[in-house]
Amino acid sequence: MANQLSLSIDRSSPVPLYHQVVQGIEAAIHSGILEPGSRLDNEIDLAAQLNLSRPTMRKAMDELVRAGLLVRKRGVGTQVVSSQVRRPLELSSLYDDLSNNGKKPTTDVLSFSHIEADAATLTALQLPAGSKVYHFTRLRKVGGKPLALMENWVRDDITSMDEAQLAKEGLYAILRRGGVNFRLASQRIGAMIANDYQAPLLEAEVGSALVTMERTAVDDTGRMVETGHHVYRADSYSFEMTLVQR
Amino acid sequence: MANQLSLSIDRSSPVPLYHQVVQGIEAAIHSGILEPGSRLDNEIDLAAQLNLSRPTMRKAMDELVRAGLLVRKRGVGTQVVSSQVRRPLELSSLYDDLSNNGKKPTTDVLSFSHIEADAATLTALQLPAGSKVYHFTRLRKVGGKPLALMENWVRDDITSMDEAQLAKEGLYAILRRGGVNFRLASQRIGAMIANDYQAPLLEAEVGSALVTMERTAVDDTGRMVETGHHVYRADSYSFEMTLVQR
DNA sequence: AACATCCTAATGTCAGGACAAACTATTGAC
DNA sequence: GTCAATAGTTTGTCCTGACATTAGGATGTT
Repeated sequence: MANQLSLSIDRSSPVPLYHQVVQGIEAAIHSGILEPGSRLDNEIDLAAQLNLSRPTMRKAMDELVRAGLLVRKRGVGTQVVSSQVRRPLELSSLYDDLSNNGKKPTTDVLSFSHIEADAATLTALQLPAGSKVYHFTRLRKVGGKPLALMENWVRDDITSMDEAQLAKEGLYAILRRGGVNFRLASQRIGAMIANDYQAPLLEAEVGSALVTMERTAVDDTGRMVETGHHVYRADSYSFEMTLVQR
Repeated sequence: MANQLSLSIDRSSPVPLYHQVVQGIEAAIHSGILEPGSRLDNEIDLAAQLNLSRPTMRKAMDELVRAGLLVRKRGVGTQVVSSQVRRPLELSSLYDDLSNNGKKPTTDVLSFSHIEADAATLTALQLPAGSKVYHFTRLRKVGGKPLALMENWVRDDITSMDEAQLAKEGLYAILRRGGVNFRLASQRIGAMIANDYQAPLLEAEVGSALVTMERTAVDDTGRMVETGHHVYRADSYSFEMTLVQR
C-alpha cells in the first residue's frame, strides 16, 4: 500500500529480471525510499506494477528475505526490516573486502615456495600423495598498519603464480583470472594469543588477542582449491554476518 | 545417470514436497548412497521419477545448492559436493548447539534484573526512552567445565522470565515458547584477552584468548528482541560455517 | 462487553510449458 | 592432425494458472 517504488526494468538487459528487482529494492532500502518497518505492496500487485509474473517477483523477494532485508509473513504481507542489520558474510577475500570499502591494502610476501604437500595439506585439499602445492605467507597492511598474517596452500594444477603477482593483487583475483569459479568455502573462526613470531610482524605485543580464521575453498567442479590459516589483530578486525532463519 | 536414489514422496504429508526431496537427498548424501563427486540425473528426469514438476524439483535443489551440498553447472549437470564441508551457521543458540551434539550444558545465572534500559541498549533494541528490559549474565558449563560467559538484554513486552527459568533452559527456548518467531540475527565475532572479571569465572588465566560474539536478534515482526555480548574460551569453542557463492 | 465464527487478504505450494544460454562432444574442413 | 563449426544436453529464466494455508479483522451471537 502506498509504496510505488518506481523501479525500471530493462527487458533487453542480459541481467535477469528478478535480479534487477533485487537491485532496485536494495537500492530503495539503502537510499531510504523504503523505510524500515514499512510494508510493501503484495506480491501480485508488485508483479503487475512491473509487468512481471508473480514467480519472478517472488524469486526476487526470496533473495531479499534471505539477505535479511525483508521479512514476510503469510496472510499479512512483507515488511522492510530495520536497516541496522548488516550484509551477510560473503565468499570474498580480505583484499576484496578492504578494496570495496575504499581502503588500499598492501601485501608483503614473506615467503613463497612450490613444494610437495605435507600430510595435513593433502587431506585438506584432498590431493593424491606426492602432489605439489604453492605455499606462501603474506602480511597484509592497511594504511601502513599491519592487519593480517596469512598462510596459504594452493593446488598447482589450476594456474601458476609467483611472488610478484601475490604482492600486487589478492589471491582470489589471481585464481579467478586463472579460471576458478568459487562456489563455497568452509571456515572456522576462533581466537588465540599472539606468539613470538606473529607479534612483531603485526606490530602487536606478545600476548595480545588475535582472531584466527581457517578456510578451505571449493570451486564449481568440486575441487578443493585453496586452504589457509589467517590471523588478524583483534583490535582492527572482526567478522560481521547476518543469519537468516530458514 | 545411474543414480536412482529411490526417495518416497508422501503427497498427503503436511510437509511440502520440495522439502521432502531436500530431506531425502540430504539423507542419501550423509548415508553415502550419493557419493561426493557423483553426478545426479538431470532435473527433468529426476522430477519425472518422483512424479513432481520441474519447478518443485528445482526448488529442492536450490536449497541444497545454497546449503552447499550440491553444485550445479549449466550444460553439464549437478554434482554432489565433497561431504567434508560443514553445516552453515544457523540461527540457533549455544544451548541448542550443545544439546544437539549430545552434550548436557548447565547454566549458572550470575545476575538477573528488570531495569530501565541504558542508552546503548535502547539503540541496539530500538526501544523508546524509558523502556524496561531484562538484563542478566549467565555462565554456561559443559561437563562441569566453564565454556561461555554471556550477558544479555531482552525487551520485556514479549514474555516474562525469571532466574529459575534461565537456569533450566536456553534463552531462545524461553522466547520461542513466549511466541517469538526468530527470523534473523546480526552478529559480530572477534577476539579479546580474558580480564580479571572473566578469567576466574571461566577458570582460565588472565590474559588467555577469548572468542567474543555480539548478537542482536530480530523476530518476524521486525522487532529487535534480544541483544547480547558473549565470550567463549578459545580453547573450547570456535565458529564453523559454510559460505556459498550466490 | 466478551466470545466464537466467518470472511478476506496475503503468502506458500505446485503444475506445466516455453525459450535462452552455456558447456560438451562430435563432426567436418583444411 | 589441428582447428572451427555444429548439434545435443542441461541448467537458467520466465510465464500463466490454480489451490492451500495462515493471520487478522469483521461480524454476529450470547
